[in-house]
Amino acid sequence: MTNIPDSYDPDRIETEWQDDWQDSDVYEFDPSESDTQYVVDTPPPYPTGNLHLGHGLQWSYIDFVARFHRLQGDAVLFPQGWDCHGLPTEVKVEENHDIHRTDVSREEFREMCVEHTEARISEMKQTMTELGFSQDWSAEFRTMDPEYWGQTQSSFVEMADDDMVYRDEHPVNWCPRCETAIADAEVENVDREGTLYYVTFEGVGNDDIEIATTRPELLAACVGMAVDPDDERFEGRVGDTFEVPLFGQEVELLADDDVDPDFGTGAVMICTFGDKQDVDWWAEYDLDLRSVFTEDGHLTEEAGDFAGLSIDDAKGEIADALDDEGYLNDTEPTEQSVGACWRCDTPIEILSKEQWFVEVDQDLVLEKAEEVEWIPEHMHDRLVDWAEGMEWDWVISRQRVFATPIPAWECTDCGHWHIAERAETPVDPDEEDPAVGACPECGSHDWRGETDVMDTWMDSSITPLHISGWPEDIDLDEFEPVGLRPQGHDIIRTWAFYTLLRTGALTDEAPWDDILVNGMVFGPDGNKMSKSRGNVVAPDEAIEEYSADAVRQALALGGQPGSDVQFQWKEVKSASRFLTKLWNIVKFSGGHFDEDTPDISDPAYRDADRWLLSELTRVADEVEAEMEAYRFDTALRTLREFAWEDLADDYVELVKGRLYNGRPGERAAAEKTLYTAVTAVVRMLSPFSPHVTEEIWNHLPGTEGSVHNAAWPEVDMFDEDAEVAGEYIAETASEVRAWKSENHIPLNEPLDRVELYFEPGQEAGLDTYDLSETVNAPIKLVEGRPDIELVPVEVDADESEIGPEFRSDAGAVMQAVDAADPAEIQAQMHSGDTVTVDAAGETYELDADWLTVETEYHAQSGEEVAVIETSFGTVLVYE
RNA sequence: GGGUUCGUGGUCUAGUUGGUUAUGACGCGGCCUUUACAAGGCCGAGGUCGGUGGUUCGAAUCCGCCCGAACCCA
Repeated sequence: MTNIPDSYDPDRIETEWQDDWQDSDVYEFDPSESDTQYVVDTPPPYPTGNLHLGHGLQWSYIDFVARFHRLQGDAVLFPQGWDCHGLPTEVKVEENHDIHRTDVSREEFREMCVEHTEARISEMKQTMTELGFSQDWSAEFRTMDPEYWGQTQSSFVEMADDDMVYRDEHPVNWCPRCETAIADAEVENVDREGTLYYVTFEGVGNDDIEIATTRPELLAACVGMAVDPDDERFEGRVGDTFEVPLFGQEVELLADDDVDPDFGTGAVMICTFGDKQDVDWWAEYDLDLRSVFTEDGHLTEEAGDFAGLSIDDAKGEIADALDDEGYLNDTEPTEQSVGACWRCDTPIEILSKEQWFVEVDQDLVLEKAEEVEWIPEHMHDRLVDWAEGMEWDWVISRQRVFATPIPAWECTDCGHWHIAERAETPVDPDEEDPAVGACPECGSHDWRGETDVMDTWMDSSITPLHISGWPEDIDLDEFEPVGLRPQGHDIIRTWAFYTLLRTGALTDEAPWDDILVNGMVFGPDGNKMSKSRGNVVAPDEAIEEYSADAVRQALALGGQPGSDVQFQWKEVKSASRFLTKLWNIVKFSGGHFDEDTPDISDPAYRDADRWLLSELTRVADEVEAEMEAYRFDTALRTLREFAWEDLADDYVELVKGRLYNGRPGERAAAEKTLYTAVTAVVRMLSPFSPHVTEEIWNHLPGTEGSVHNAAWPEVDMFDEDAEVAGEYIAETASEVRAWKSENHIPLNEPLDRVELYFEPGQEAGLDTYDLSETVNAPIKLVEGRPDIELVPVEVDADESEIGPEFRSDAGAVMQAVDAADPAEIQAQMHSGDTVTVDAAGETYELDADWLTVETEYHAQSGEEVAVIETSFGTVLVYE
């Protein structure tokens, strides 16, 4: 007997075990415990304080994998990091303290950010705990800690040593609100309604020209204009000179294939810079540089009378001025796509600035991406598309505060830039002078520390190195790919791309063996969760309503990894029901276990036992393969079906008689079988529902320690004959049960007898003991056909045999079989191995095995017998 | 505009080397207390597998086109 509580109480179980795990080392990574290691490159989330269901899905996948690998005997490292740096925190801190970041010292501001971040991290950790995730918290890391950002600096130094990091002036994407450079990956294109202005440029010694532009505020930056070389409207005009209205500079007309002749008038102005196309033309035709925007989004002195206006205001004022002066011919609304800062949605500008860059080696990234197994495979294409489309190097400097300082100093005497030595890191060059002392170029000691900081992706793109123990435990050339990177598909172009780039550049290895890309979680209405839609479901809400164990199952079943998952309450509910069922299975089984059950050896198994154990063997193999292929949905579905249908509905019902009334040997066989099945199911389910399985495990005899440190079940009892026999027994029991139910006969009502009729040679000495107990009737096995009138009504032909055999005649043969007299076919089948049919004058000979005759019972008067057709034959039930 | 993924009963979903009656869950209707479980059991209704054309003896499955959705990119 076990002392399992009567009812399943997830609230109690989940909190108790969460507390227990916190105080124990069940999830601690100990490489000495196993020859094989499995390391997860957990993505460090941004500490917003809100762990939503999208995280819930991604971390559930990780947790399934981590727990599965522990069961497989691997030493598993499931670390948890936090990607702390970045603008959103700076903005929040400014809001909360009602300050601007320049109101306090950089050091003070950083401290405010750290304090804020720590609070947000503990909020998210709380939800992670409630969802039952199995991180090894001793391996936690935070990118804002000096130990971590020191590593970011080290990686920067390494790459600078290899000339993969450089400082240069180059046009960069600039967010005027955040007042910082941003990378291509941080620019999003948003569609919006704009205005197209038709403006005349007066010719200088030649005719005027009309151009169309959406950005009159850039007129002051106009350094050229361009038309399509094949555009007949401008034939002979290339080389003409025009005066820019209002601003007076003279520009020349160029011809370039990239001009779209269908846009506007076919003539466009080239400005420094309206977009990337302008940058290309500017470089290609060696045009002037006229910078008309300031870093905070206003017009410079170059804009003359309009200097100081915001970009938005300038657009209107300049358009009005053009109109007043007679240059503006027309305006019309137009759809346009505008690059915007992905953090604040402000339209970006392109400014030419001195920045730090990381060289983008497309070939290297593509090569490393090729070495990684992408799940699902097509996500690889996204990375390839992005990598192949990269035009600019990665600008990594940001004009912000809360981030990893760029470890470099400029000599104020000679302008030499000195980069820190690895040994100096972590270092804040704003606070300290370089270890080198005198400037190697001019001997000066007058350094200016770099105040620019790094893109946060510089921090998060070295997580595989960090968790592998670089730089303390391993050198870069000792790095080997870690097992898994879980990743949302929305950040393939950033996180995955940068990590491939950096790990490839630093170690010449791919960062991971596998990358598992997860989809998004939508609200119950099928739309993206959003506050404005009111369809947000928070993890704790779902846990409170049902349980974490149920929520995790619902997420697993939402779809195969990679596809988006619609959160559905009904899935959580059905998972919760399954867990109750599991609880009851264990409660029933446990009533038949004692401390000796695990040690029962070589019991007298009957067909039903051998059948269940064979099914279990198959299920364990299948689930293992599915888990290895990251098919959590299939794995869980397989387990649920086995537990509910095979184990509970069929097996338990079959052996109740033996368990309650059987002789000791027969009882022991059922007990041992139940024990084997229950302990196996609990272990295989533990990755999905860790709390309830842990609770059950600890109530079962013969178990030691946590289920999460147990081993994957090793059952090797595959038995083909038993599978067949078991199917016969289980199907008959279930059919008789259904028949009783339909006829309002109590299930335990005794019957006169039940007869099973088999095709000749199929009976195979079926073991009827359990079946007899279950249906409460003597069982008779008969070879042959029942002595009642069974009328052949239809003949089914196996299309997969007929098709390949008769090819183009197959259709005619199938029709002939359908049209033939079933009784006649049956007669042929009984008299020989072949059947002959006629179709359209042709005679065809079919193998009798290809045909199945469907029969129906036709009632004869006076017989008190029910007939049940089964997959193997006919069952007669005598009341 | 380009690319990727997808479209299966009311809802969500399984099903890719083409093969007999298309899977399951939730919901819905009906029946039943059988010593683990009414948070259970049994039965039932409900699908022209987005549309269309093709390949094939045979298509949810392969191919073309169209419609619709989501995501990524320009």
